[in-house]
Amino acid sequence: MVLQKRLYYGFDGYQVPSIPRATRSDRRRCSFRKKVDDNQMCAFDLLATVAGKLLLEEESSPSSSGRLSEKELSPTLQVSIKKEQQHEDKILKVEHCGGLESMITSDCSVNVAKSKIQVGSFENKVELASSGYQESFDCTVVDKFKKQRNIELQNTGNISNIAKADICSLDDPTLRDRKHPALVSVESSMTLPLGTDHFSCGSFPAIREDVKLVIRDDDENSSGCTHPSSTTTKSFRAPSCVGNRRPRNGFASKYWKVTPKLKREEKHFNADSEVKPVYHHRKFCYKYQRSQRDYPIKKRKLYYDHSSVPNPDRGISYKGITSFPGKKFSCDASASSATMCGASGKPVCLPGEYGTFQSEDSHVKLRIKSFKIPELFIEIPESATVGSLKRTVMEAVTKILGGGLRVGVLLQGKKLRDDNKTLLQTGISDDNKLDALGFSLEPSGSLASPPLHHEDSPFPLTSDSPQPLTRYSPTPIAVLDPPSLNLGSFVESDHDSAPSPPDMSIDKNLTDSRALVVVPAMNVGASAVVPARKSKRSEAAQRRIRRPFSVSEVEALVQAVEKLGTGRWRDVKLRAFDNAKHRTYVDLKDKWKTLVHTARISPQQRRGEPVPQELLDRVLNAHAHWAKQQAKPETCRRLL
DNA sequence: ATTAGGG
DNA sequence: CCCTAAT
Repeated sequence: MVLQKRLYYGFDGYQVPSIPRATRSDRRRCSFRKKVDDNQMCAFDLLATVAGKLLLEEESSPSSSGRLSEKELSPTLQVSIKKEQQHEDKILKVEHCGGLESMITSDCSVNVAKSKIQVGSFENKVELASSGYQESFDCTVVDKFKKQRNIELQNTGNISNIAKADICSLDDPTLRDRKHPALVSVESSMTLPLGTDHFSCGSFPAIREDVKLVIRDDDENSSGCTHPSSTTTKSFRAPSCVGNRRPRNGFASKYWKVTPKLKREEKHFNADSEVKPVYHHRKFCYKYQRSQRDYPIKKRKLYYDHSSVPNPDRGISYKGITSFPGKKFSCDASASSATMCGASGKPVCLPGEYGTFQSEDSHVKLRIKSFKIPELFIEIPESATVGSLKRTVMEAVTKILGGGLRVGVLLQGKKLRDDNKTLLQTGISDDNKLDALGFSLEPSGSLASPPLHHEDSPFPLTSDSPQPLTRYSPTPIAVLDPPSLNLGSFVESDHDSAPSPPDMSIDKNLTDSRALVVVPAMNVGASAVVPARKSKRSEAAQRRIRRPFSVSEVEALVQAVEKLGTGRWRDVKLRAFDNAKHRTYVDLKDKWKTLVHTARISPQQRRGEPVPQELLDRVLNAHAHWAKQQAKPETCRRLL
């Protein structure tokens, strides 16, 4: 056996190829050290941005630009619109001067744009000061003993938007045992009263321990909070427990991670304290899974988004509460900036061409009852104050609004993409169709257009090379398919918005729709300092998205290792994965490690895409061979 | 920047 | 995949 192997290797190919050491620069491009996103903005920046954008859209009329509308896959806010009723509610009238969309948008701008967050000087207040007046949201826990509680967002304004949301076990005993921070999930229903803005959830019961809050729609039949306890251990299962609409394999946890820096910091603290589990692979469940229970308050961080980025502004922001747009923009600055530029006053998209609107037409009167925020996850330590909870929710909401919004119009579940059609043509004006009319606020710039090529494949020419959008779609879809996208009954009739390949090391897709927030328990109350507008930079390094090796990749790896050995990962990388930007030599080394392991365990124990036994055999052989080489420096040297 | 290992 | 120590 040994002989055979040796002969084989000795003759065939285990000769070190004369691949010149890559130059420094070459190497550099193979490295993927955490990149800092320069485009991060705090929630407030984002809000301001949206505001600006909305205003802009009001002027320049949104949409119609095919490009934008083609990517409407991340509706974040849903607006249910109803035909005018006898309420004194705000009535939106379709004016002959613009299309429905602009009308809606403009309405939004009025309400959102004019508001700017003004963090009160005391903990329980986060107020949105609108120009000229101040309104507020009232968030009240109606029944604190029920598992499903209602939170009413009563607006004191002129709009009767009373949103109800259920809070799942605010203090459910089963959750009490959780050592994790509370998880607040606002699923599709925290209504955002259009014109009111005082958010004061006054009656939240005192939060003594980490609990999970799930605020969800009343009408959401479901699921979600049926077994809160099930989420007690793995705190981040929570998300999946919440949404019943689609399987979301722990998307939250998947992308949630603590940055190295933070971890390091934490290490100095109580081992009990903890931050999230992040990996979905049990086997790879990373350390740092302590509960935050005993975590030094000051060290608790607030994360936003599933990507949960550590607070870069802590210390500057008001007591650690900061929002994180995530670092998704860096990869696609163009897209995001394009969207974001709204704040700076530049039109983002070309003014759409409004269809001919007959002024003679009878007006269609619509009433946007409320905007719903599909889903929002918040993790907050038990020791957090109510005030911080409020702020957290507020920020999460703000964040959602912050990505820049676009209005989508849906009729009977179908998205109306032709901005040039008149309401009459689309049937919107039909009385009986009004009920089927829906609006959605969608993030407008966070999604990059899906690349058509796949430079990642190490085997560009190999036919069996995985097609990016096919093979990898699962992951990105999970990301792009946040529950928030499930506009209730709405169905994205045309999924034109293909999920961008996971290739984007910086997943912009993770940005919007959802927000995962961890509130620092600390002196939130004392805070009240307007967060510094650090719209840029954040060393928040996100965990890279997981991208399982395809069989073809494995094959390439095996081949390269057979040739180069197990100690020259840089060369392996250059040789077989030079154009797979997302595979670093460390990745390759790791993969090899797992391959060896995989090859040694029984097929039944293997998971994921099965690797041909043949390859595994080669792995074992090569591994053994090179191990031997290593043992014999002389031989090795000779080979080299 | 790489390598080697532990998590 | 991440994190680190050691090169």
